[in-house]
Amino acid sequence: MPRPATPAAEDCLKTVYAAGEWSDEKITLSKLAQALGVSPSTASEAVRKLTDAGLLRHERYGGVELTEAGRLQALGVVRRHRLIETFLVADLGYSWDEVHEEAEVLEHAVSDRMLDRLDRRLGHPERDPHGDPIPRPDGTVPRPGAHSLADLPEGAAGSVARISDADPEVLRYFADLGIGLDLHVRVVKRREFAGTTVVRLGEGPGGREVDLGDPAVAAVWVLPAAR
Amino acid sequence: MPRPATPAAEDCLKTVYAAGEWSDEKITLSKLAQALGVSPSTASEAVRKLTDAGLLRHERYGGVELTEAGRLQALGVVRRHRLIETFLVADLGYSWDEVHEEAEVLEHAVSDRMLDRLDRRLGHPERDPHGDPIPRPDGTVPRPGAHSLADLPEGAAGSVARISDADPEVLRYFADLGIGLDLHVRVVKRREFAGTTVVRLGEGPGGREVDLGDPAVAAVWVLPAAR
DNA sequence: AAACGCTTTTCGGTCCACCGAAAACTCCTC
DNA sequence: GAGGAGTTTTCGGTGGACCGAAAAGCGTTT
Ligand SMILES: [Fe+2]
Ligand SMILES: [Fe+2]
Ligand SMILES: [Fe+2]
Ligand SMILES: [Fe+2]
Repeated sequence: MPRPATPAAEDCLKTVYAAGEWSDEKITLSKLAQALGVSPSTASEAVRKLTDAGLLRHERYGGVELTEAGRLQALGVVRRHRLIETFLVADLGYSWDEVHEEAEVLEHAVSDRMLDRLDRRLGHPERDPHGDPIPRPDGTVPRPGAHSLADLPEGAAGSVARISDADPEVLRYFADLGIGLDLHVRVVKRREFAGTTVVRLGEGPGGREVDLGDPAVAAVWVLPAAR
Repeated sequence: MPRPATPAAEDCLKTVYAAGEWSDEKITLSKLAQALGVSPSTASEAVRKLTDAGLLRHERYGGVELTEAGRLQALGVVRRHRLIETFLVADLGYSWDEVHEEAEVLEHAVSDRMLDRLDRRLGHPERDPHGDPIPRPDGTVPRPGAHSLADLPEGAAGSVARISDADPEVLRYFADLGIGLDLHVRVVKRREFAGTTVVRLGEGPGGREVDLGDPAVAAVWVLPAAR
């Protein structure tokens, strides 16, 4: 995975990648700008440059996509980000709501050598503290077939495979509730009108039921139980 | 220790600090520029800005010095640099010639929180892998009374307290020779004319003698043996 | 005191990341 | 098919970090 020039470019590629990771639509300029925290004009300029560099594909007034070269570079950034998050939790005692911000900065600063050392020391992990898959150096990505809890029908059950790290507050909330990776969950009842879902946590008699709001439900991804 | 704005500014302050660390003369613009790897005009501009910000003292055509505020910020950068170097060697298995470059980048990226965790995990070390003192969070600096081997008279002995990390090649050379921190050394014979010094390594019968060139001798700092 | 070499400063200019305002465009509605 | 809302692009402008050329200043030598 070659290194692009600048942190801003890396963030741009990473964001485009992230947009296509769990669904696959091209991201719009305005969403890109918003995700990057810059004005639309700035995002437009950045996209133009990366398109010229052959890392993005983009037709005027259309959505933005990674080229194959761009995808490789994005994977590099994502790999760095997620390995760093894993390291911070596993070795430095960070909690999972603290790591994202730190990784956001460090992903632009660690060398290949350091990344190798981290990877080895962590035992070549396949997912980060939030369950996001860590791209391998060869550009492949471990892909658990997870679905958002929001898309599961009533009665469906599985184990938590991923929790979106977008909002640290949500992560702290889940930690309080005892919701973490690999926890067994079941959709008990949907209350569409109220915007909440009753979810059973844990298997057997030790389980509890909680009432989760839509945003929380959408943040949880589940690997359906084999049946 | 407050954080200055930009990596370039941090590097500038750090370099001015480094210049005054083992001797105490104000650094000149040209040396500063050279150390930073930028043109004199760039260095001049940077110094002007930091002077305006109250971090440097500088009279036109004169040397450059840290103000008290500047010293605090410089100490912050140096603390980060050296703690990171220590971590890389102690925890990630780097050799001492590999760490400087990496730390050069990471020092601008780690947060206070991460620095705290590293510090705690390393047991609040007082010196880095090259023997350089690690400034404490309160702005004090552990100060071993070391002298350059180049300044010691024939017959003088002591333990290696510091080895300049300026040149990785020199570090690898020393590693090959078995020269490391706390090794007992004695100045056996100076050959000024030849630019070399005979140094005895180790105490007692297990000791060996080596012939070191002036640059190598100048890179070694010794804590004179109590006598 | 004039001249020389070196250092420092100033000056104009580049590139990058950013912004807001205004123009261009798309798409949906009436 | 004309408007209008929202999105995208273009345009002019800022500030930071850099550079090389040229001017200014300093210290020393003649
Ligand atoms: Fe993250
Ligand atoms: Fe994550
Ligand atoms: Fe260093
Ligand atoms: Fe060091």
